[in-house]
Amino acid sequence: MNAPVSTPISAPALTKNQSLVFDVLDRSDAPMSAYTILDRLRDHGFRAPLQVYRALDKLLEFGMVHRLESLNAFVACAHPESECCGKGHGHGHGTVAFAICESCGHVSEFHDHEVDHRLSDWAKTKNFKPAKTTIEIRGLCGACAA
Amino acid sequence: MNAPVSTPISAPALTKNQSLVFDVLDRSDAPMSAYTILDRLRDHGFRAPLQVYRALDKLLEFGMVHRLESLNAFVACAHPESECCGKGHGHGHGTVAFAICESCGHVSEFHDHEVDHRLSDWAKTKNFKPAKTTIEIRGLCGACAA
DNA sequence: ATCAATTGCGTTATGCTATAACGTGTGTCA
DNA sequence: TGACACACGTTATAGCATAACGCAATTGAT
Repeated sequence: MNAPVSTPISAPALTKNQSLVFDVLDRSDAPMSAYTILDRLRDHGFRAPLQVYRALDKLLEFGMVHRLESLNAFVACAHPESECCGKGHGHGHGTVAFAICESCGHVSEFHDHEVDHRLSDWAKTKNFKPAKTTIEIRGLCGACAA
Repeated sequence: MNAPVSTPISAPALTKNQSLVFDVLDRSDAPMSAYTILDRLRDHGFRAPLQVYRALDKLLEFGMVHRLESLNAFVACAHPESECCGKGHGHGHGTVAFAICESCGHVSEFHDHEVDHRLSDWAKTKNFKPAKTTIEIRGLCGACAA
């Protein structure tokens, strides 16, 4: 009884743990650490960090969740659900960037082809093969800077 | 006897601990975690993580060291020593990007004005005030990909 | 000179983030 | 039906980072 169960909307059918973790992230308006997620899910039977990390690994693989490296935290992908970050198949077609407000915690996800292009140009000339690119801007959002 | 001592070449005179930490990083050809630095410096009297973290905080502030967020590790700034990343005064004039080889650990530091420009344009239109920007490309360097 | 403020330092303890290693149950399919 | 893959649960441990205390030295204003 541990196999993936079809879910109403999401792309690859998620297992119970995966849905629980995703829902918590999706409902949050700020990034969450694995341990915070764990605490939110104690009532649903979660007892250990690995339960969270294993679900997160899959969700990251599916492109449904992003990891914010500068925060050691996770957010649900902001793109509605179409052509996000290279869902099922492989490499994806673009790198996502994040603007993280250090005051309210809000995160904006965006994409810029030109930035992508410049970075992969650099890689080409250096013969570097990119696997994953991280772009994170920390600062103050419009509301908090005012 | 804990005050900064003039050092041969570096910019703001470093204290003993700061020089020790910087030298270890500068001699390394791969990023090092704070705890690895600590181990390298046991023979020089280092006993606790805080001794390393406090030195790193200052070196980061001076712009002599960078933190790699996706690795939880640190590298000496690659720019020779002139007009690096906004040394003493303040904001610096540019964001530095890193290409990190996941095979050999080598890190290339570079800078791209156009990328900078695109990102700060985005920030302007969103009224976001950037404080610090992280750009890290993980993959395989030319030598390792061959 | 001297006192207050600042900064660096050392130590102990603690907290947060992440993974290793083990075993169980279940669905797939040759 | 037996090998395999995968999700899961649990315990233990590894790795990264900071809080809170107190002392020593330097600076600089009075």
